[in-house]
Amino acid sequence: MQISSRFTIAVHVLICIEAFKNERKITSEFLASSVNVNPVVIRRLLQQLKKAGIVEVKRGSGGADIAGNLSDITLLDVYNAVESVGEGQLFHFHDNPNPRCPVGKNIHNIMDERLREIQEAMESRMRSITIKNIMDDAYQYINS
Amino acid sequence: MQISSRFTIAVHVLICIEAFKNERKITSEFLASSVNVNPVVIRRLLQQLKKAGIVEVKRGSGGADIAGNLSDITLLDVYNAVESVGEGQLFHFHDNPNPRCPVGKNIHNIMDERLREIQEAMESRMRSITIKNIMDDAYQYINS
DNA sequence: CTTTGTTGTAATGTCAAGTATTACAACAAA
DNA sequence: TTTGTTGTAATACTTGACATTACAACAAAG
Repeated sequence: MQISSRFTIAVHVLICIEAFKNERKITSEFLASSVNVNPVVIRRLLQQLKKAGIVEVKRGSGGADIAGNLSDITLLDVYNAVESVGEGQLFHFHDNPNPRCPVGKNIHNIMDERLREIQEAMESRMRSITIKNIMDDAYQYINS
Repeated sequence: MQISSRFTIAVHVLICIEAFKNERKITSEFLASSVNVNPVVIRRLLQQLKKAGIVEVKRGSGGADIAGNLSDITLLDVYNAVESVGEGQLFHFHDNPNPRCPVGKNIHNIMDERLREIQEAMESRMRSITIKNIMDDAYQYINS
């Protein structure tokens, strides 16, 4: 199973907001045309990013902007903002393992800590990459 | 989105096979009762693990066993055996970004390497944990 | 060589999540 | 008041996970 495209779309959106903020008003329609999804998908995504304090969205007059400093927003922040399922747990367990089996009874005791380590390794790496880093990469391709 | 429970079920199954191999024949029905899923789910899972060379399954007479050495089987091996979707890519992209937008056109150039790093961090951690490690943990709980 | 228990797998169904789309009220600025 | 936009509900479609039934293929024991 893969992590949903909401995450990559969110990063795409942030890049667009930053890259074109001086050229035009950043509407959900404009963002939708770059990503190639329905504008409503973008609006819902922007709401999630807004709740997380990552963007500001102007109702009525329209327009989205990034809130705060690019180097303060990590990929983990974006990930957590849009991938909110499962109470933050990357790994999914089967329900109701057999309590009368020594293994079934203890499966969480046995595995939880290991899985947490794996998730932490991934999140740690995501925490180390900021939108500033991504923009530095992006400009190399945009300006050519 | 979470990683499917096939992975945690697979580890559960391997623990059971190893823990009870001297006490009883390990049938799909027995494993299913410990995990609390339908035996057919276990049989399909065992086929995936078999294709990956992780277990041996006897047709007819019945019974599953772990193939090879416990310390040679990593969690990444198990993960790759049962989570085969998306051509091994953890992150999912939206299709057909707008080629006439400088960001849309380059979104893969911009992001692919970063995402690969994140996935590598996670896989590297999974590679460092073997079924032997898991069994050492397991016995502490099973024998008490 | 028939019985018994098991695996391998197809067929089918259910459910949840992702994603697309339409519609429209709420809103801000011209 | 007009215009363009956001916020959000409602609805539908599709896909994948997971469950379940059924049965052929098979191996070993009697």
